Amino acid sequence: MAKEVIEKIREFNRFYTAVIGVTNNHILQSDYSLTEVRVMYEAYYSPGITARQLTGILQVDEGYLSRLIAKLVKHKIVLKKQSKEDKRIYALELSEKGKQLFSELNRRSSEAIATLIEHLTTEERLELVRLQNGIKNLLTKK
Amino acid sequence: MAKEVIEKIREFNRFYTAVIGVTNNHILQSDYSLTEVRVMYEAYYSPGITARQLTGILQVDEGYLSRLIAKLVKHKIVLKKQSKEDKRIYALELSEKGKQLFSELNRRSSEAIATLIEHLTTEERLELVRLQNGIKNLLTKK
DNA sequence: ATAAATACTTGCTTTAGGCAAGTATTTTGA
DNA sequence: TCAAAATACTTGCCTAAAGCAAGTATTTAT
Repeated sequence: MAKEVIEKIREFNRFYTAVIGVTNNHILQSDYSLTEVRVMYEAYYSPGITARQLTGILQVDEGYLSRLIAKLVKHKIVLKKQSKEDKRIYALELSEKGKQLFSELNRRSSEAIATLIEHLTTEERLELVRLQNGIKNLLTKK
Repeated sequence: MAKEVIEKIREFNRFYTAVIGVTNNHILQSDYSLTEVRVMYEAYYSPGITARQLTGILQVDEGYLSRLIAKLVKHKIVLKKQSKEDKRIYALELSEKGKQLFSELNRRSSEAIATLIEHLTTEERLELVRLQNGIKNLLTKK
């Protein structure tokens, strides 16, 4: 396997780790951890999702997740409804307050990205997206 | 600011966060934390670096870093030499053992990347690197 | 010569997150 | 059909990561 190719990919990964760090900074300034925000994200885009499914997606311990969800429920950010068909299962979704918080976090994240690309022309921004899509296509192909 | 562009960049960031997670997995299987390995990285590529400089680069608390360095010194991975000109300062570098460990971690990281791109042709791999360089150039320009 | 600044250390605390045992419920197989 | 196994979640206990703030030693500036 070509050694320089791997080394260059690793270098890009280091570079992009820093980029992601900057754009994730808004979360560190909220009262919630990255994992908690990821739960909000999933609850927002997949309302009705269960703790079980989340452990698979987020790759975190179910005990930890249970407590984490309990916290979000206590803060009235997440709603937890017991399933009628299977009482072991709880459907999760964002409350109105949760949706507001989530959109505020999104707004701040977008701001961080806007800052990142503020010095680029419209053409360059489109080029950036094009390059990113190319990477995603290569790495998810097959 | 074009909303879809930002949304697409955020989507790519989520995607690439997962990619980096997979390729960083090798570190989680070592006896050292991500931050500890980052210290090794800096000590390897910038021998003589100080704790002070590292707090800036790694963005971690200086107290935490102090203990972390003490651990690496205790494990004989990092060497710490007090500066003669300014006794408050200590120059850090990797010991032979540290270099060996670091190269072992590098080897495993490379393996993870190799797996990531194993189904790509040589052409596609070069294309991937080209795309990544394009992104880096755009985001660091000016 | 002393006050302020700098580099690092140390005590204390919080938070993230894992492991394993426990409870309630549902599914399965003799 | 009903006991055993499986599933979904909870809880107690623990460790590691990391921050904050006060402390020490040294250097720099007034």
